[in-house]
Amino acid sequence: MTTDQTKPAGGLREQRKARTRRAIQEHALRLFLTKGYDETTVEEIAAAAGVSHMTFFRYFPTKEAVVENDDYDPLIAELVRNRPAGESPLTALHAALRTGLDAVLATDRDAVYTRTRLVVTNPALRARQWRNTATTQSLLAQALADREQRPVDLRLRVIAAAATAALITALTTWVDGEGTEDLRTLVDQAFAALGAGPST
Amino acid sequence: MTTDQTKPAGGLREQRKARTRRAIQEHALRLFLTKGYDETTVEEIAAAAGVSHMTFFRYFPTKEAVVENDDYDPLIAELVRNRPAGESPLTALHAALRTGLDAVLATDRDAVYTRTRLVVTNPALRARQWRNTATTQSLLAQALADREQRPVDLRLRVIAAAATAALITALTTWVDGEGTEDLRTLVDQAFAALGAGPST
DNA sequence: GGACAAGTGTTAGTCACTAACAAGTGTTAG
DNA sequence: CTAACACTTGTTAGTGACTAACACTTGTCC
Repeated sequence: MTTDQTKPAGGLREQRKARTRRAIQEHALRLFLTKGYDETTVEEIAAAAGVSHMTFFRYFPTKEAVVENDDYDPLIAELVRNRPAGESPLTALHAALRTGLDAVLATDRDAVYTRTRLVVTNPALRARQWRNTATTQSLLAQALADREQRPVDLRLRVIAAAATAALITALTTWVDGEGTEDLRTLVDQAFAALGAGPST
Repeated sequence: MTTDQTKPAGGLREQRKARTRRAIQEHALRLFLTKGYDETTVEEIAAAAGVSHMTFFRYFPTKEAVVENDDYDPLIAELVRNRPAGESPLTALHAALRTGLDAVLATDRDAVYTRTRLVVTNPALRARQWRNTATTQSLLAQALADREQRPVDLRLRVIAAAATAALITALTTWVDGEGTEDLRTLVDQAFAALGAGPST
């Protein structure tokens, strides 16, 4: 499933749609970075991209959505499922996140940093991200459950939530340090703080 | 509690303000529960409380704010600071939360449940709550740091974030079970899942 | 080449939220 | 007791995110 080659092939219409979508997103990010998120109206973004504001909303459900990454969650969930059965849930999540992170940072580091900074510094975007976090946690808990072939329970949900919290804390620290620190090290430290548990 | 006799004494104006504020909040919650949050407009709430929509916003900065609890965070932070120095950060947070929770549940259980259900089931309110969570985490991390007389670092931030995540997971589970389960037990289980750390 | 469907713009509207000003009411000094 | 005042409120007008309805254009497919 997915890899939807069946219907929307390389038709002219599809090409235009993809181009429009990209144009909206690029102009939006450019404007957000120059003028600030709150100071940029959807109307401006639409105008810059050469479309009406209705078209904007046909491509993105909300103004916030234009900043979101998506697609990361399923990737991580798959990585989790493929971790060896011997690993503890937390270690499996850590390893999966590290693997995914390494791949992303290797290619898109600057883009990821810019976007993360936008989200971390803006309250509205932050809230939106947290909102999506609930979905991420469910996916991760389910992946953990699948891996152990048992149903999702409170324990797995808590571990997934804690791991997500650790990741976000690392990301926030990354942005606070203006990107000078190594994100992977920060993530490792964050998970170490979790793994140490109640010890000193 | 707090009977703030110092400044805003029993002036007629203060009484009216307090009454208006309570009226707005009560009508708002009533309408949210009967019609649903999204289906209730600020105008309706204001009308039900016998004020204009401007007055509503003078008492509450946003429509979401009318559901918030506030005041809990500082209380918990204080409880954390008072935990014995020998305890691990996570244990201190757990104990402090349990203490605060016991007090709140003893008096306001039903109100807390109703409000929590509202927040957990509505996306907009959920997002708002998560947004406030960032503040909570900072406060908790600071309280932990104060307790150990050292600066806030990544480790303490992660632990505070994880504890908050555990609490929210417990609250969500509570609502999912329609309040039949004991919240304090759920919180204990959630923290146990954290404390176990990477073990099986 | 023509019918159909998909994508878009225009217009008008709702709702959360804000700014400015005018009017009413509690407070307080004389 | 009353007049100046400070505070609270309502009204009006406006912005910006987001939606619904309809007409128009333009790929697509036979």
